[in-house]
Amino acid sequence: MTDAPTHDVAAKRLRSIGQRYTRGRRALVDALDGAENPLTVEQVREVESSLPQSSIYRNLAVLEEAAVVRRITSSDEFARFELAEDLTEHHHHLICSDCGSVVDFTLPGEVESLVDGALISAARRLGFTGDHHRLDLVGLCSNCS
Amino acid sequence: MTDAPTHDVAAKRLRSIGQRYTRGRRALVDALDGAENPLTVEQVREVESSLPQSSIYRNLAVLEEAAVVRRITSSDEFARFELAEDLTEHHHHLICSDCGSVVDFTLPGEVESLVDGALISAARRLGFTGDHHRLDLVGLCSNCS
DNA sequence: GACAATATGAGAATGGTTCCCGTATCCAGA
DNA sequence: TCTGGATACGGGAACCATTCTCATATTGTC
Repeated sequence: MTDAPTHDVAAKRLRSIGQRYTRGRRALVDALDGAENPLTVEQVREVESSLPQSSIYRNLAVLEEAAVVRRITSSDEFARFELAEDLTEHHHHLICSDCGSVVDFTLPGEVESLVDGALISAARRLGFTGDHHRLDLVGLCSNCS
Repeated sequence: MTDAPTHDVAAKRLRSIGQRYTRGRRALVDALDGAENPLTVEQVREVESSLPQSSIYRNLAVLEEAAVVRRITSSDEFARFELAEDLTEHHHHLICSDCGSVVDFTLPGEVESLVDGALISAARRLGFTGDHHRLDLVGLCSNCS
C-alpha cells in the first residue's frame, strides 16, 4: 500500500490535466510503489491481476502524461514503468543486456552534482533544454553472467 | 567514405563470428560513420537508398552481434544505430522527449572517470558485471522548445 | 434520481521489426 | 576458369507489444 501523500500528489496531478484518479489508476500507483524495480506491463498484471491489459496501457499513458509515472526502455522489447522520481528518489538503473532486467541503484551526491553541472553546460552549448538525466549501467546481472 | 581502419576492424569482428563483410554491410558502416548522429533505419535508407529494408534490419543485427554497431533507444518508437564507441569515441546523447531526435555530445574526462568509478562500485555492490555506461540528457531540442 | 461526461475493457487494428524462403552471390578446391 | 556447397540477399508475410475502437459502466453534478 502506498502513502497517502503519494496518492494525494497523483490525484492533484491528474486533476491538473483534467483526469480523474480512479480505482484502476490508484491500483497502478500502488503496484509501482510496491515494487523494488521498474515493472513491465506483464509484471503489473501479475501484481494486480484484476486489471485488464488495455486499461493498464491506457492508464499508464495517462499517468505518464500527468508526470506521476515514468516510462523507461531497457535492452529487451518491453517498456517498463516506475513512479516519477519526485515521488520516490533520484536513482539509476542497472540494465542486463542479456535478459533485460532492471535494478535500481543510487550514486553519491557529489557524483550527481558534478554530472548535473557538466550536463547543463553541454546542453547550453547545443541549444538544448535539459529536463533530467538518465545514467544507466549496462552489463550482465548475476543470473546471466 | 570511411577510413580503412574502420573497415578493417569491422571485417575482422565479423570474421570472428563467422560472418562475411559484404558490400551491403560495408554500405551500412559507411552510412553510420558518415552521420553526425545515430540513424534510424529510415534515415539509413535515405542515405543508402539502394539497400532494401529487410537487408538493413538483418545486417544491422549482424553488425550489432559483431560489436561493430550499437543499437540505442530514444523516446520515440524507432530504434537508432551508431558505430560502436571503440570505432568512434566515447560520447553521450541529448534526447528530445518531444520529437525523439538524438544529438551526440562529450563530457570532460574528469567527469567520465568519476562516473565510471562510482558505477563500478555500485555494480560490484549488486553483483552486476558492468560493461558500459549510458548517460543521456533528456529534454527538448532547439526545434521543439 | 437523471443527465452528461468520462472511464472501462474486450477485441480489432497498427506498425516497427523479424522471419521465411526462393534466388543470387561468394569462396574453396580441382 | 569451372563447379559445388555454403552463405547472403530481398520481397513479402508474420509477429507481437502497443494503441485504438466503441459499446457499456461508472462518476460527478444539478
